[in-house]
Amino acid sequence: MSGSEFLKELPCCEVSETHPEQIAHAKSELPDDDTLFALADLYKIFGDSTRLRILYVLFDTELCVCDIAELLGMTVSAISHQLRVLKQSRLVKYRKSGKSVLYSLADDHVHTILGEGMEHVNE
Amino acid sequence: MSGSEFLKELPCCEVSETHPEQIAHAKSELPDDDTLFALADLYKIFGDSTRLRILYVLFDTELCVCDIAELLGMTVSAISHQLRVLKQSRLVKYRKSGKSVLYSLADDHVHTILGEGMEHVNE
DNA sequence: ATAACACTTGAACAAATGTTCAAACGATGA
DNA sequence: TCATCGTTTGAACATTTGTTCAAGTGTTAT
Repeated sequence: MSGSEFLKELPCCEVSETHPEQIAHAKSELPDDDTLFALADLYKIFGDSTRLRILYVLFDTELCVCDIAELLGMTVSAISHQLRVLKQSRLVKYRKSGKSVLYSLADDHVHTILGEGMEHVNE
Repeated sequence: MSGSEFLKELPCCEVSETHPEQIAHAKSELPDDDTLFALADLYKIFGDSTRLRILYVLFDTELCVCDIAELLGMTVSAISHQLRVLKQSRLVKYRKSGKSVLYSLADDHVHTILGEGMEHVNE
């Protein structure tokens, strides 16, 4: 509480309840910037309901672009734009079959992440 | 492959590799809209590197607003705005202590979600 | 009461985002 | 070859988003 000398170089607050060691420790928990941005970018992908719906209809089914568009009641173009984003993040994979392009989930990680979030929402 | 009659009312593609049952199944995997939007909103929170950094410095430490601002090299105002978002999503909790407001993570769910994402990024 | 401090808030701005539209592509079949 | 189908792409647009700035709140100390 008292303005002791050893607190005089604290970050900003002149009187702090938190100890300097705690602040140093908090800093040590920070991942490096590259990891941080990669992580934010990954979550950004899931942070859009259209992309989330695409991932769910692909949960255990392989579908072509226009099927997804029809299922979600959106234009083929809008879906294609979003599939591009999902493709770039390696969350979906695709294979060509005749005139169509069939999309599916890239790996089990996607299932896991979707499940985790769902738990938090349903509490 | 052939344009059999039972395929004539397919969503959009005239010839589809995917069977109608698959499409119906895909539809059944779709959560209801409320859940979907709640889930997207949750991920949206994690989809910003500033909020992510705040969550990480709070990983197992209780900190006041200006400490966080100093740690992240940002203005107190910017941090306060983001803490408001995190508060509304029930990802952080706070308690008042003297002139300060001490923030900390709301529950273990946050740790779990952050860990999951980290795994995907580091593969 | 007054001043200083920690924090919050609202408006304004720039930057990023999602959808639409129109045009293009590549593969298939006539 | 030509037309068609399924898909992709780029530019334009409206919307959303994060930060800044300035003003405000409420608590503490003099």
